[in-house]
Amino acid sequence: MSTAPNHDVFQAVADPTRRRLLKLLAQNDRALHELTDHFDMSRTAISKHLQILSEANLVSGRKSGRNKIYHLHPEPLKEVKDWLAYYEKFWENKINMLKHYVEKDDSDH
Amino acid sequence: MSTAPNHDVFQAVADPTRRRLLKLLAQNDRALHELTDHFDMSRTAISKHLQILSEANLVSGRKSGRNKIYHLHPEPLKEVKDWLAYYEKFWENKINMLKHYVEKDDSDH
DNA sequence: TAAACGTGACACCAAAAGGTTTCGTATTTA
DNA sequence: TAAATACGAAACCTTTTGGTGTCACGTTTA
Repeated sequence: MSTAPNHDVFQAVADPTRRRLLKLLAQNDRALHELTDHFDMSRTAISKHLQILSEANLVSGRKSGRNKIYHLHPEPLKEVKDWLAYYEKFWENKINMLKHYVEKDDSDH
Repeated sequence: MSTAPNHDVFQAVADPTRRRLLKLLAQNDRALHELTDHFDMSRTAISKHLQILSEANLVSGRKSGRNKIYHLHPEPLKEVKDWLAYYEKFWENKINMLKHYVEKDDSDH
């Protein structure tokens, strides 16, 4: 069974609150209540967001006493990066074409 | 006013149907009904997805006779790439550490 | 000109998303 | 031991999302 990935990484990352959570966890592991302090939102709401991130395997949580400490696992983001790579060439071509055009334009004046 | 970006690029890209649309448009411009042929979904649904992509400035549509031809604009994806760059170092570190570990493990046997 | 085609604009709908509050329970702390 | 803390789970609510079908209208085509 494992952690049924009900949510994929694209959807997990689509929400701004969840992106802020990832950024906080990139700095260091934090307990749920610490994370909650950074938002104008209930603990339950933050917990649900972490649940979604967890289903995308972007975070994990371990219990420590009465706290639950969350930890970042950025690896699944590689899927997004790989997906982007396909489109990168398109906008790079456009940038190159623009650069070429500007250079030509400069030399014409 | 311009095209009020009601949807950001992260959300636009979160839906698998919309990602498929982007991929089709990466190959060449296509009319709405051509795009629709690739999906098991109504034309109206596809049109709405294109609307969302359009609000994220990822596609544009021009009218040609009775057709509406859609075109890809991949530039906004750069925002996603920039966002990813921040996390890239994390998983690269992990990959390097793993590689190092494996190499050590190999030499130990 | 009549019929077929491609689209936009609506109205509508079910399910999912993103929140809330409440309550129970384990763990610390005073 | 009593109170405070941190959390999970459940019930609930509103808005958004992702889809449908229908109708009217301009554009082609026969």
